[in-house]
Amino acid sequence: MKRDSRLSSVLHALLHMAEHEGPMTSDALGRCLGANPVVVRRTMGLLREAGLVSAERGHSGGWRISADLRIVSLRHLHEALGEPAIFAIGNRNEVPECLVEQAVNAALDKAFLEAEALLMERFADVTLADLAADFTRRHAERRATKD
Amino acid sequence: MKRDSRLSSVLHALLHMAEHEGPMTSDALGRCLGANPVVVRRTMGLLREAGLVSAERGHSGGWRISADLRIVSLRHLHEALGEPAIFAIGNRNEVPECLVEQAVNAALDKAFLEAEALLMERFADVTLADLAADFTRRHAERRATKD
DNA sequence: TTTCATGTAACTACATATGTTACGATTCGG
DNA sequence: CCGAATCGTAACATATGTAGTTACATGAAA
Ligand code: FES
Ligand code: FES
Repeated sequence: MKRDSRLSSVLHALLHMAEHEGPMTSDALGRCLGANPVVVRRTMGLLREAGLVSAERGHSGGWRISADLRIVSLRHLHEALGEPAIFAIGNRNEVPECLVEQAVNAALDKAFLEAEALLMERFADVTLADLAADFTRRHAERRATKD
Repeated sequence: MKRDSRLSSVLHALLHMAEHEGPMTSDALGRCLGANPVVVRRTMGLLREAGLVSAERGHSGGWRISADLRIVSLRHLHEALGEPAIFAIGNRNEVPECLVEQAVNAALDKAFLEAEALLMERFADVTLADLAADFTRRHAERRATKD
């Protein structure tokens, strides 16, 4: 099954934008991510609808972050992307007649809901500012290693 | 993304087998689950390789449970199925050069690993015997409601 | 007015799960 | 022993969802 990598993509894009002066074009972001510029527009468009970024058309246009990096969490981004399905595993039949299958579904659903709740908690805990700081730390580490 | 429903399927099948005298054929299980008998064989074959069920060919053959219901947990079944990918969301690039992407991946991986660990813990806690008991409870409840 | 950029629709390419067909191998009942 | 029942497995078909691509309209700046 092909995994949805949009959360990873927009995070990468947003952090590059945060480090960058002025707007970045879909083309530049696409080259950065190794993705198609139309796909970038498609995905960033969802963030725009959520008010997290803004786009300007025409000469020297592109994408800009329009939210506070300290506020925007992974959870906000996940929601902006439409809360895509998290799990690649699911029940065969969501509304079974059979009591056996109902018992199975109840057990699986319980476990998956708990895992999802934990994941959302962790997502809410991590902001773009946190990731930017982590990047800065890694950058300093690399320079220290090289010297 | 199309979700993998094999865990749900084998649980349903195993519980029906547990309630059933003698072996059950792939055909019978397929009718029960609403699945193709070849798919049943394909999936149950993985459980056979893990020693959880046995198959007999020929007249009055079929599938039998060959393990203790109190021992076999959801986790055992997940492992028997080859530990398929749990998440439908992933990193765009698993081995990135870019430090920004490394920081992003690290944060996402941490959250997903924690969620996966919790899920595996819950899976390990639920045995086939537990599910069979839950089925019995639901069965009694339905009869009580009908009376 | 030309060029650069987003916005969007429509189609293609690809991956993966499941379904289907076909046939061989094995076991049992008569 | 023969034939029906059943698993084992390969090969192919179908369905679904993500990402890529092409095409063109819209808008803004030089
Ligand atoms: S891809 Fe992150 S550096 Fe351009
Ligand atoms: S499908 Fe569970 S009762 Fe047959």
